[in-house]
Amino acid sequence: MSKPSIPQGTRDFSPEEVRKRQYIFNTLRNIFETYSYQPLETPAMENLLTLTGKYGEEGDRLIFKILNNGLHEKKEEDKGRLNEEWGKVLSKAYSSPVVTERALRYDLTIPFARYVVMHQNELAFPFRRYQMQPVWRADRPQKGRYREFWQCDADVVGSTSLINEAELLCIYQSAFHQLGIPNVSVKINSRKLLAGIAELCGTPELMMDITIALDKLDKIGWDGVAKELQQRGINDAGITQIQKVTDVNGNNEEKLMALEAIMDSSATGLQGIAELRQTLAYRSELAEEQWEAKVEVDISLARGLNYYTGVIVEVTTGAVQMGSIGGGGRYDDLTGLFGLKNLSGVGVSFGIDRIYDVMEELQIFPEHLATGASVMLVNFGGANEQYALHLLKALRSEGVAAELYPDAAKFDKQMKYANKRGVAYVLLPGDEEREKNMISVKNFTTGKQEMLALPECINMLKTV
RNA sequence: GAGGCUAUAGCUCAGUUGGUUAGAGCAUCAGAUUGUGGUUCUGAGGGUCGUGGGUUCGAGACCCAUUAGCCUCCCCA
Repeated sequence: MSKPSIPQGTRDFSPEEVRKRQYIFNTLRNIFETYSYQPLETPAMENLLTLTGKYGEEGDRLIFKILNNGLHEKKEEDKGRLNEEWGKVLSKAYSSPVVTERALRYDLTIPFARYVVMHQNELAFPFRRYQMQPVWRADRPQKGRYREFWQCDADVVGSTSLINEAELLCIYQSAFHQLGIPNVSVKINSRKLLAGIAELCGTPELMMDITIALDKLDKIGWDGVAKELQQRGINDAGITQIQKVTDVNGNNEEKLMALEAIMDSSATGLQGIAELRQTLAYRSELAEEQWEAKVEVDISLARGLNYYTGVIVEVTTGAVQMGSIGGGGRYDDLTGLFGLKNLSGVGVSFGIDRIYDVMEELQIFPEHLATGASVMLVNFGGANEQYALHLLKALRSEGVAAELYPDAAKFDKQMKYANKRGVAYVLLPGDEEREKNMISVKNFTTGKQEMLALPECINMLKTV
């Protein structure tokens, strides 16, 4: 028999880990609800055609495809076709509906767009939804990168107002404030600004190449970026222009003013700057004083997903070596891919697995998550077991989480179980207690024990 | 798709230039202790040394292949 294992890039979550994860989910859910977003869930699998072509070439490669069922039952006349397509699938990155009609969800945004198009007549626009579900990517796992991970998204579709962008920035700030993650930076940029840069270089068609190179600025430095720009076909004059842009510094308004001067000749670029300025103005109306997360304009922020068209954001923390822990942006024509035109959307995503890893590394989960306040009743058997069951029922009906050791095992075995289980109180319903109609309560943290009347005991446990 | 590191008990890992019967800690089980857990003490069980081949009188160790995991680049949450 082989050792049991789980697929690469997936994880089991122990009770303690689940509690910590739920703490993050609950925090985010409360914020989403406070900002009046509505919950939505979509299937784990989508039709492959819904997903392909939405995430760029690299994205297509990373979609987890599901092998069609019933392939071996095909009619004779279909088998030739199947063999042909199967051969293609095996020989290169290729997918065919004949072999794979379905795929696992790659993110939450495209399924959301698909949902909006399918239910456009029932929805009240602007439609605000949040969604917390796992997604799958056939990527090579490494630190902070999993093949199955959860995203928590908030999107609003059907409104071009920059108030939406501002609210989403507030959601980020509020969330990382509540979770207590230090040194958080919400970087903000605009695809329109990037398009403006490409215009300045005289090569608007190379916008993607320019942004991909720019995105590496903090990793490989300006010299590296310049080299990459050259390789991607930007001329020297263009590279000089781009350097002027990356040299811009100061606070957000100073950066925007400097960029405005450089972008003077690009209407698109100027529009991007105006949008950023308005977004930041709305944000400062809505933001609370105590939120520490910085919101900063960063011209080198690119983001790979190719459906973004306006403001783009990405969240990082300097406290831990980790990729981005959130990202999002404006997509003007997302639903257009599914036939519904003129519907603009904007959204953000939280990478909760990375947030978990960051919080775990910094040890900033609240302590009460680990220590449950549960109660265990020792089982002394016979009439005492009856007595214990009666008390167990009374505790639960009062909302006290309690369990009875199910077997009349040796006393020290039951105590050892209670200790390992981490219960807060052990109740001892034995002969003496039963005869007096009382109960001995042992506080497992302090070791102190006292005998109480039943109502007194229940009241005491209700308040802990 | 490209590169690096690792694989020995349930877990974390020792194991000397290749040498007798492969060890430790933790965990598990039993006992000291049948109404008092955590600490302590005693004992027990548990291994095809990832898999296949090769070198050798002899391989956990050396060589080749293979599989899996971790990490880096690419890209991303």
